[in-house]
Amino acid sequence: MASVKDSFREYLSTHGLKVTRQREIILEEFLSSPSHLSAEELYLRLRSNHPNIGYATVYRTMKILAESGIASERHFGDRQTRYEPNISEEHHYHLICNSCGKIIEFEDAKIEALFLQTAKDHDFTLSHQRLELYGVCVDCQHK
Amino acid sequence: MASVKDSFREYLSTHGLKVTRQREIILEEFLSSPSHLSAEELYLRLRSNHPNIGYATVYRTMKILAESGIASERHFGDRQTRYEPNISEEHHYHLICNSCGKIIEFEDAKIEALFLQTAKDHDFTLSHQRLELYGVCVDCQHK
DNA sequence: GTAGTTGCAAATCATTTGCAGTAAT
DNA sequence: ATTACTGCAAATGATTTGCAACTAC
Repeated sequence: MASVKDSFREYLSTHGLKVTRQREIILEEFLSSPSHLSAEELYLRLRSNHPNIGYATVYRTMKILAESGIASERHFGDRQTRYEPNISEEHHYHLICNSCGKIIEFEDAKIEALFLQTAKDHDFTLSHQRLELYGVCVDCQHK
Repeated sequence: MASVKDSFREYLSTHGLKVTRQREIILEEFLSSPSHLSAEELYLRLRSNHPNIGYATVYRTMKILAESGIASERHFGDRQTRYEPNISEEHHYHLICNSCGKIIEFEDAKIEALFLQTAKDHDFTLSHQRLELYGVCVDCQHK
């Protein structure tokens, strides 16, 4: 039962990279934060408890997390790259407001069943899926 | 039977924007180019025949095309925003093989109905959607 | 000890914006 | 006439990089 932290350490070791305090702290903060944070947002969160961790280190670490498969890079409306932990990626979908950029996560068993059926119809074994529904949220409809 | 050009003109008119030579040229080039071009690539393509069209105009026009629903912004590995024409009639989805990269396009009325229902449940007006199912195709399963 | 890492500041690159002149309504 | 648009150059903002000091191995 390897934890995410363990697999990160292993990824680092097997790739000739070093397990540093900063990398462990950043991973921990990433895992305990809401999903879809940008590197900047993560940096700001870290700053209160770890004012010594630099901007660039957060960027560099997030890149490693994406390469290692622990996180996925995502792009929504805005210009920033956002990160999402991969464990949760399998069964949740996104509803995104074109206007204010709000992101709502949802799950739906019926949708998922149809995806499985579709994959079967095409003789695919399904590994993961990405669904984004774009539109305008209630709040923005009234502006 | 409104053409894409017509609907662009209409979008411009109904939004207090002007139908200019540059906008028409950019749309035409966009439609007759391979998909997934970035604004810069489009600008470079235009430069040979229209050296007078500026960089910023291409960016501004692509933004309007995205807002009008004629194009979608996409992000792949690199840092650039790429544009894809929206085939508005049918919503097509993608089944992608993790191993050989094969892409199968499909449509599914039941899936689409569920998307509409989901949007309604969250008080969203749906504009467009993106679905990618990843897995391994039959051919690759036997390797 | 050696090789990778950090934090800072400066650099880069895509994209946006201010502005004065120009074109569409 | 009025208001939006264009092209240029300069500005912005996210991300990357060079470098000297540092830390994991």
